[in-house]
Amino acid sequence: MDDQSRMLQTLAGVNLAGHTVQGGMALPPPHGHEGADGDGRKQDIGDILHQIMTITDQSLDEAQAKKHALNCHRMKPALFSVLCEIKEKTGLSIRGAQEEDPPDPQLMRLDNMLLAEGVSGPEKGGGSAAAAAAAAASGGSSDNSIEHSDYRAKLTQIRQIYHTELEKYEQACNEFTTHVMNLLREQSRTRPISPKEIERMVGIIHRKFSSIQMQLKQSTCEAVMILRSRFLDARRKRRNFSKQATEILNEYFYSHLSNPYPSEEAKEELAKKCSITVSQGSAAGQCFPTSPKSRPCSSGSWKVSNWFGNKRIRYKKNIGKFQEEANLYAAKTAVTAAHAVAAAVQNNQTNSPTTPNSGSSGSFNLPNSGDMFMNMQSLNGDSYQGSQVGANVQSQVDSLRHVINQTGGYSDALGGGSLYSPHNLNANGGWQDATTPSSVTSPTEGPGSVHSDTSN
DNA sequence: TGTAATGATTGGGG
DNA sequence: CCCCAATCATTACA
Repeated sequence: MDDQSRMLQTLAGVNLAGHTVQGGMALPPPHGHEGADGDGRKQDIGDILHQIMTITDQSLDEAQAKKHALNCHRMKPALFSVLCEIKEKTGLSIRGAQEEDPPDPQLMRLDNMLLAEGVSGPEKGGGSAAAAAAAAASGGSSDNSIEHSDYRAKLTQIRQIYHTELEKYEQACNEFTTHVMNLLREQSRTRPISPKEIERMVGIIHRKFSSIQMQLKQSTCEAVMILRSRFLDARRKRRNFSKQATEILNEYFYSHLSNPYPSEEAKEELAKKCSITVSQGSAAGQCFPTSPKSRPCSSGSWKVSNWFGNKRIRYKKNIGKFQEEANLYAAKTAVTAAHAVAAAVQNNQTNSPTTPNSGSSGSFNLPNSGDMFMNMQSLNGDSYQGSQVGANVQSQVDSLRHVINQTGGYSDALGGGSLYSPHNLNANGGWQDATTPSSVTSPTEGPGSVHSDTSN
């Protein structure tokens, strides 16, 4: 290849620079002569030109013969030098030489992705990163390894196909380049070809082939994505959350019953607490590519959203059914809250006389007293009309005690449906806005919104 | 094996 | 974009 191009360069270079062609047979330029001889030469040139123009219409053998004849024609060197002159004047040989194509961003994307998926990277990786991440997703369940190896096998297959195809393309590209260079070399006998032209031609060929390669890469990427989505689809098989996770979620739900809409941060935190990530416990940080709605990546917060969505709707639909659960979690929260209150009281007594009434302020981790009251209302049917905003520590302690007492014998109180009309739900069936933005959960409330005291 | 529970998806609405 | 409501699909359990 190198030798070839060098050879071509010298060939073309000599042709261009010196007008010295094929054994120094350069003829004087045609325009230098006139008279009787002139007409004959004109005739000659016209003849040659005609032959050149029609050469492509002929059969290969015929053309070869013609070519040979042309090459041996006495006018050929003269024509050649004329062509050289023309070329020099028009600057054709330089044109386009400086075309430097910048790296295609799309190609880079594809390359990166193939690398990330382990298709184009080092052999050993083999997509294990992606597969392992996805595998870790299902928390090491038994069927996991099967899926995992299946995924790996398929990925290896894709990888192999990709590499053989790539090799094929490269080989074809090289072959074609050589072929074109041979052609050019051949042509350089009849017309001046500069090294830059050859370079340019090679560049064009490479660009063409790399665009084909890009298609290959693209389809490989697609294949990987399909495989991946199927793989994830398979592990999207529903798995119930762990008991602990459900507990945490329930605690949050029932303690925020007046406004059970956790903020994005709260969801994230809940997901973290519950070890819920995509695919339940994965650290993969992947999105579901097949998910119709683009879910947030990198955590299972959207699973938390699902859970809350389901919970809200099911709670609303059948509050009675959930009452037991509500009581249970109310009591649970109450206990933890009581601890907090106790601590708060102590804190209050010993530290500062200021009233800690802002729910989420300072060290008073009183989880959503407002919600607690709501719960209590639904517990026993009577209503605590006391100001939720101004609830002081003592009243909370009382209320909590009340709740705890109630939870002992909830079952009788839970019969009638109307009795349990949700105080938190408005006439339209929706959750009414929190009446006390400061005490009731607001989406933007502080870090205390997710109970740090929930058992986990 | 039937059924309830439950996580996920979908389509529509604001 | 988030939520609701309905529904699907899978899992848990009697």
